[in-house]
Amino acid sequence: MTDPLDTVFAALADPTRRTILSMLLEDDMAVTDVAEPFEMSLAGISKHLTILAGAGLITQEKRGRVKWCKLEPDAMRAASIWMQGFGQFEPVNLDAFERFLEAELLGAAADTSETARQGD
Amino acid sequence: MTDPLDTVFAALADPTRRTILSMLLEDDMAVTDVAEPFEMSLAGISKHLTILAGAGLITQEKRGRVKWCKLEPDAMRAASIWMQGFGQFEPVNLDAFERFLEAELLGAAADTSETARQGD
DNA sequence: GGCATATTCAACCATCCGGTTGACGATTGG
DNA sequence: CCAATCGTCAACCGGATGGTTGAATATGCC
Repeated sequence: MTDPLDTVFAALADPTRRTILSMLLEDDMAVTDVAEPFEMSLAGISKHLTILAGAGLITQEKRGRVKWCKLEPDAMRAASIWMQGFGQFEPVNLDAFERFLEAELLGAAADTSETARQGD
Repeated sequence: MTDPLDTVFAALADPTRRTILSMLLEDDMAVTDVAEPFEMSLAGISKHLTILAGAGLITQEKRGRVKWCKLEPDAMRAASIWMQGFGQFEPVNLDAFERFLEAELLGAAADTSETARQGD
């Protein structure tokens, strides 16, 4: 279990934890707020956050009685790089994502009424 | 619970399985040959291979009494793409990222020739 | 001080996971 | 045909995981 890849991949293997990471993409959050959308006890979420922190995927900073959770994408980058070693499949890249965003922004400027789908 | 990302990340979380994948980068291998460098029973390796196959990371084809294991790097693709979404967090979060995934997965079959790649 | 809020700790539980061993089915080949 | 090889199955084991509850610890507020 010494290899950081072990803990990172193990942390990512749980859907609750992946959802938490997605939530933290938008903003830093307090533990209670992270737990709110889940049908799970606060202690359960707290454990998940500990695991994410142990993998380095988030950091937690206590200010007052509130502990703020912050995404740390660098930890994931190491794992991502490892996976790309297997990549005969590289075509998908940050490059591509950037181009996609640019294209989307251009499209959105022409059509601002259609983009408001936020399901899932 | 049956999210493919679950099984892929879980499969990658074990160092033995990651080593096996690395071995299969070079060539397809029989189960016995995969097991040879490990200090582990053949049955143990067989279980790991079953897990890798369950995640779609390898396929196994039986020819005669020998079962050949073949790397399937495409299975890692979705996970890699998922992770790369965290590489850069921005106001354009999951919503755009999800659309990117859809577009990318749709386009992937038709477009494997145009994209540049570096490294390796 | 005293109470509410935020978070973790501790104990406990069911289940999964990684590993072993031994028996077994299938295939090859002398 | 018989024996060796390839691989999985089945049962078992210890330990990790994901979850719960209830008590405990900080901190903030009136």
